[in-house]
Amino acid sequence: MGEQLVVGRPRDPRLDAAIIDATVSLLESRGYNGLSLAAVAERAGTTTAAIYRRFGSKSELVARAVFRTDGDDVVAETADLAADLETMIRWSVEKLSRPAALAAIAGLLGSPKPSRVERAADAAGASMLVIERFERAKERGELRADVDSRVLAAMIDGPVLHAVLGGMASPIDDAWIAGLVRLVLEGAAPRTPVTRTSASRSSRTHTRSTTTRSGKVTTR
Amino acid sequence: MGEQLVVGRPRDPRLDAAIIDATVSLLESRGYNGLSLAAVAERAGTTTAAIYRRFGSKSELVARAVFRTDGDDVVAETADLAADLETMIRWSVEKLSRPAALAAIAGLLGSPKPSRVERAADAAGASMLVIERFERAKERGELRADVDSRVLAAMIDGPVLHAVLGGMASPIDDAWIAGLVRLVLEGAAPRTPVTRTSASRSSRTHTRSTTTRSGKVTTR
DNA sequence: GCAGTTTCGATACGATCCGCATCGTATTGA
DNA sequence: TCAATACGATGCGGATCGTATCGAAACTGC
Repeated sequence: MGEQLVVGRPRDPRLDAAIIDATVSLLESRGYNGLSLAAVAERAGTTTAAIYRRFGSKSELVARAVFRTDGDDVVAETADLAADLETMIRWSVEKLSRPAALAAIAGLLGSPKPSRVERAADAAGASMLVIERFERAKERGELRADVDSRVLAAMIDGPVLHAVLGGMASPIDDAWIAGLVRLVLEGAAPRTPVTRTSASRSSRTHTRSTTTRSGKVTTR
Repeated sequence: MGEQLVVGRPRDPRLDAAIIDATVSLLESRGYNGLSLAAVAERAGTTTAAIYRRFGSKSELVARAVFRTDGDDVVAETADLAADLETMIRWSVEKLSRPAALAAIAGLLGSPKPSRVERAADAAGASMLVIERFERAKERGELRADVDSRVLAAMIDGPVLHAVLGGMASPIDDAWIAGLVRLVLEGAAPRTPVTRTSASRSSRTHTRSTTTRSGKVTTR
């Protein structure tokens, strides 16, 4: 892709870094809509012309500044599938929790460029990497073979996205991540043949079966 | 709240509706950033002044126009937990799949109003309703009691959000929804506890680039 | 050294948009 | 009648995006 020409004055690498840094910084403090390229240029010690030589538009600048996955994606692959998933989730959370990432997602969603949005979501959640890991786990029999890896990956990235966008109502800590992984791997239904404790059978099975068809609820 | 005064000329209700309709329509076709109040006014057959008499800002207009479904939230509650979840998911997908909803979420995320963001996310995913349903299911023993309902709800809303934001790369149909519910309830691990055949194979870690531990990435 | 090409800083410009302020007119309740 | 408000029309200040221009600087290939 973007192969640079070798003639002419080369671009100042320090400007590249300064523009990126200024973008991220201002994105955190002012949000996407409040981010002006003039401010970015001023903080980076240059002008908007230099920015437009590098990025075609504001949304592209923001996308590249925030979701620069320059190979720091990680596929954890040890013998412990759960631990690997936790590692990848923790990495995604770290990446998405940055305020700049939130602002970027918001801005990219607002611009009529669905392709960019998809790239951002993929980069943010690293769906492909998770899918890869799942496929290998299935090969080894650590996962049921009949589950859709894409649905599975959505179950990893989705909750993270949901929790991050939800304004951290419930904090994402190691316990949250462990619970998520455990749910994904084990499911939420009771273990049928399980021993566990004396809760084996029917302490109260159908005491309160309301069975109403569907309820209307007025929120707020 | 906003009680109208009873003196003076009343506002034209048809303008209210026209402004809302024009906002939703333009939001779908142009996105949040591309939405101009002048265009809304023109399509509604009025001017921006009439809009600003009703809504304090663009974001408020968008929020009220899109999330005006006050009370059509549904809690499906039959004897079939899986079917209920599928119903609620289908409803959330329907709600979120409207381009206007995406654009609105984007705009609200872009403005520095965290309260609005939370409200939007709640309205979109209907987390509270799902949590309620889960709590009742736990009471009846249909779910393990030791799972966190909030994590569980995030596993429902999250993938939906992820799939919708991902630009419909994988279409959300009934099969997708059924697979999601099945995974949540049953988990992904094989039913029979594990052969653990060649577990110790390959405890390496795939990474690209540098150490990734608290990763500062020094690329480029 | 020289030509060609590109980036640099600086500045300016057109188009657009938000939000607000008029102005004269129309419509209500008191 | 009178006060208060909404209405359409119009305009404006401030800010923004994206582009264009200009002379100077920096680099490559010859």
